[in-house]
Amino acid sequence: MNETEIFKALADPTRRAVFERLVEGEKNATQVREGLDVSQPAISQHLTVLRKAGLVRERRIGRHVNYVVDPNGLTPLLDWFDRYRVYWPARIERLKTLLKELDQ
Amino acid sequence: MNETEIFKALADPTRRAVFERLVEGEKNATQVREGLDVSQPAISQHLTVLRKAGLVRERRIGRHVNYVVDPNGLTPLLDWFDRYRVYWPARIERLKTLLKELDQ
DNA sequence: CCAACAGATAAGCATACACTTATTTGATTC
DNA sequence: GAATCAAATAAGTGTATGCTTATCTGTTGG
Repeated sequence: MNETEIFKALADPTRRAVFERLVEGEKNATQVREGLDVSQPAISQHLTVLRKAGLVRERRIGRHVNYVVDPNGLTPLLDWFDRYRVYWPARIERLKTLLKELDQ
Repeated sequence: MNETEIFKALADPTRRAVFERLVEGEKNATQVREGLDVSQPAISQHLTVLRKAGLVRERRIGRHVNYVVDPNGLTPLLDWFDRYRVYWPARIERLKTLLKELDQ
């Protein structure tokens, strides 16, 4: 839940890939594994790290365990970015565009 | 310059503290070190990692080397966040407020 | 020039980490 | 209730990482 934990969780490419696959939508561990060249335990371990960092949640459905992205998981990082937003003025225009889209 | 390098650079608490101190303003290695309980080489090594990740730049002035935050250093991470912005709808309101302030 | 000083590099060490194979757990379904 | 299947855990291994002390490099002021 703290910044360090989240940064660390996202710092590993394989684990970030796992997270990105979950962004596509709810998946069980087997589905997450598809296309990734790592063992089943490795996926399980990565999911545990992501869960402890607050980035994903598990949803138990019978014998299956589905994983979903936690909408608030990235919040601490976004807060951190906000603190240093003075250093990304170039982003402002893009955000304006984004917000215009969202207003429609 | 790639996401993994930047995430890794920011994942270490001490190194992130170094970065945050530079956000306060341009500093040389000795000034960065103040208040942090690590050796001079450790600071030097952290600065190298941050520099290779594109987060800070060095400015040589005679015998002194000053370090400054690179304004574009965080861009790859912000791009990454944008890709998953659907997962932080709660942020939109805050950003709107920010943009209003900036418009004035 | 050379003494002094800032900072980088070298070398070594202990721990963390990502991964593997083997095994266990836990929940259906037949 | 035994077989089956998904996922977790155990145990072990090689590498990466963050740190230290010691040494080197390079610039400047006396």
